Formats: sequence, structure tokens, C-alpha cells
Amino acid sequence: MEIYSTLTRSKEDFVTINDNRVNLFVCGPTVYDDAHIGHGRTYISFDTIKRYLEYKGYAVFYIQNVTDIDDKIINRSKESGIPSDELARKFEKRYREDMAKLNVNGVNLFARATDHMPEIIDQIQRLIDKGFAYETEDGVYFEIDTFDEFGKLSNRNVEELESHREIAETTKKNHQDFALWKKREGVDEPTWPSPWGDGRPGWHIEDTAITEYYFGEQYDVHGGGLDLIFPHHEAEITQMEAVSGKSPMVRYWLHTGFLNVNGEKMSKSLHNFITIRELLESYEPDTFRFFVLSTHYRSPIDFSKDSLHQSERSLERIRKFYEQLDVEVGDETYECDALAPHMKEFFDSMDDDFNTPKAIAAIFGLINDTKNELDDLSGEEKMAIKAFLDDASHILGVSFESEEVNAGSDDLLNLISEVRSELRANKQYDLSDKIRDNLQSLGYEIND
RNA sequence: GGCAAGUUUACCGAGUGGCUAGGUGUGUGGCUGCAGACCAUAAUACGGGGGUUCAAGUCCCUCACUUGCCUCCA
Repeated sequence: MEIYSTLTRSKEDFVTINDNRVNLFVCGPTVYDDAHIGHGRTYISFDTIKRYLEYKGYAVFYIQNVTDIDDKIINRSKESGIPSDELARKFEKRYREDMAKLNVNGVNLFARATDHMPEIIDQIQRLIDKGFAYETEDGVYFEIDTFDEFGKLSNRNVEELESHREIAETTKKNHQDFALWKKREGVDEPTWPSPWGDGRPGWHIEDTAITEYYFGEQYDVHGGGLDLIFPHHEAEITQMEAVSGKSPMVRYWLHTGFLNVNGEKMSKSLHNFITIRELLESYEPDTFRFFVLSTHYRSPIDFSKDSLHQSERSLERIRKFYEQLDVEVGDETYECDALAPHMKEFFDSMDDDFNTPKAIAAIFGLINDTKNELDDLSGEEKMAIKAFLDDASHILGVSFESEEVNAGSDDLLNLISEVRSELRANKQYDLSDKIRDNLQSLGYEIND
């Protein structure tokens, strides 16, 4: 299996640190508002990656941090009058509800920043002790001049960055030095005691404190959105490798591409901000999930109603095919010659940096190859196909079961259907068509 | 200005030098009273210009354009 890592900008063989164990960390949300469909894209991608690793036999431990203390939360708290901890809990809860609806359920541990203050403070103290960080009157900062490799993930160097220096902030030695600890500024903000006085942690330190605590100094995979490469992930590498003296902190850096809306970046000022909740008012979660997986996780993806509709139709085709496999699958393994090449393509594609669009194409290849010969296949062959589709469905996290609208189960619908049949027999098509149209607008489909 | 990712047929979207990606949409035919669904079938490609090669969407150079990051951001 090969995985593309941002650090080396190339695909590399996937080799874990400890046998079949994979320690996976993904940057979670800052919980100050509802999650949007861009978050959805990212977390669906990593959920699918985790599902696939588990399918391959790895024991994956997936941690996501929850940033529940941050400027944005404090500001929102002041605006709304809701205490910041209450606000953070509320949106964390809503975030997890949204994820559950999208069938994103692979996270083993949600680690809140505020639950890891001792680890955060301890890591900062060690950075100071080792001479990588210094205290000023308003906080504790990492001194990037002490760490030569700052910039290796994002391909930047300090000199270039300095050309963008704005008005110097007085307490920092260097403009690029980033905060590890921010000292209290006012009375109405949440603080924690520390050796440097009351205050709160900087944004980057929570992640390395959490991963060091649960995974140790080095681990396998770190993921997040493309926009986190700089400065966030760069700072993480800097902190962790400085404190541990070991490199690399992470073997594989995975970054998801952005989700744009109608070709534009999603932003509040453009009024094209779509939350997961809003989306799910109009679309099935599986449709969105299938839409996301129809593009490679690293590529940008353009969200539009038209694209979502295409995904809806594509998924329908798979479901119709699946419905025709009128067999029950047991625990045995089954053989089917017609399936083999498509199954191979599916798994080869997934092995190639989780190429879900290609894997999905393999499913369609299977459908096109076998849809007309299903009656000629043996029960065992059909079971093989069904077992494969069940696996694929589970890996992708998208159900291939049709939404059951069973006319036969409902007496009233049966009656209407019978009346319509009589009308058709009598060639009263205007009336029968009216019934059909009305039933369709109610969400019922008629197959004559 | 620096860094990064892109530019594939109507649209979405894979493509690891030579063999049909796939989907959606559209056309045509079949089935239908009609429509849908379904079945069959067809068409439309690799941003421009150079180069390497027996052979390039795929490698190299160059130009153009798009997007993102460089400040919080999934």
C-alpha cells in the first residue's frame, strides 16, 4: 500500500512503527459554530481511510482533538453571553451529531484541549528548559531560530517569511515566533494556572501535548485540511521534534483538499456557507458521502447541486444492481470469475493512496460486466459479488441498500395502484397519469 | 513576490509511455398508450508551443490561465 505524504511530496510505501498498529491523529474542529460541508469533506475522507486501514487488518487508534479554548470561542462567548465552556460543549455536541449522521464514526477518542492542561504545561516547560522557548510579559513563545528545520513541511524558509514582517510585536524576539502560552489579558476570560501565571495555551501546543501523551514522541499518520499545513502543522513538527530530539514526529502527513462552492471558496462574506445541518435538510447523508468519495481526497472538490444530483443518480445505479442480488451471504468465502478483475481493481485503487474515485469506477465496471448475465450466475457467484459489495459499502461508509418504498406493504397504496391499473386497462390515461404524477411528487415510484 | 496544487470530451472525474476508466447528461434504437425505469448503441478529450521516444494525456522545457496558502480557517 502506498500513501502520499505532504512532507516528501511523494507516495511512499506504508510501513507502520509497531506491526499492525496505526496511530492516527487528525486535527478536529474549533467548536464555536456548526460544522460546514468542508469539515464534512475532510472528516468523511479520514473516516474512510480509517475504515480501509481496518479492513486491511490494522488496529487503528484514531484521535481527534477538540479545540475548546481559543480566541474565536471567547469572542463568540462575549457576543452571545453564553459562558465559553458551555458554548464549546454545545457545539462539540452538535458536531458529533453531524458526524454521526454522515456515518463518520471512526474516531476512538475525542481529546479536548482543556482536559489536557497538565500535559500542555509540561511540554511547554520542557521546551523552556531545553532552550527552545522563552517567557515574556504577555506569554511564552517558541523561538524558531533555535530550530533549523522550521519550514520543512510547507517548504518555506525563515528569510522569505520575514519579508512579510509587519509592525513588530514588542514582546517577541522574532515575528515568526509563535505562542505556546498566552497570559491573561482581561478578567472575563477563562484561564488556567501555570508556572507563568494564569492564562491559556496557544493553538499549536494542544495537539502535540495530546499526541505525545497518547502516542508518544513519534507516530504514524497525521491528517488535516490543506490549510493547516502552515503554520499549524509546521509548528507541531517544530514543537515536538524540538522537545523529543527525534525525527520524524510523524511518518505520513495527509492533507485533504478544499471544498469549494460553485467554484468559489466557501466563506461567510460570500454568503455561500453551507452547514452540514442545512445540507442534510435536502439531501441524504449517503449522497453527500458518495459525492465526497467521487473525488480523490487530496483534490479540490467543487460543490454544486448539479454535482450532488449526479452522485445521487450514480448511487442509485449501484443500489439497483445490489437489489438484484437475491442471495444471502454467509461467513464463507465465495469465488466468482467475473468478479475477480473488478475486485482486484477496487483494492488496488484503494491501496494506491486511497483512490476512491477509481475504486468506485471498479464497482461500475463490475456492474456493467455482470448486470445482464446475473441469471446465468450460480448462487455462489452471486454471493461472492454481494459479499464484495458489502465490503465495499462498509469501506466507503455508504449503504448500498435501497431506501425501501414497498408499495405492496401498504394497503392504501395497493388499492390506489389497483385502481390505476384498471384505468390503464380502460385506456383512461389522463387519470392514470395524474395518479402517477401525484404519487411521484409524494416520493413514490411506479414501475410498470 | 514566495510556496503549493491544478488545466482531460456537454458536466463531474480517474489515468503509474503503448491496451474502452467510470458516472451524469445528450443522441439513436428497443420496451412502453405515454413518460420514467430498464436494455442496446453512439458521439464529443487531453490549455498553447517546443522537445525526448518506434510510441506521450502520461517524461523534459517553456508560455498562458485557474485555485489555494503565505493572518484564524477542514
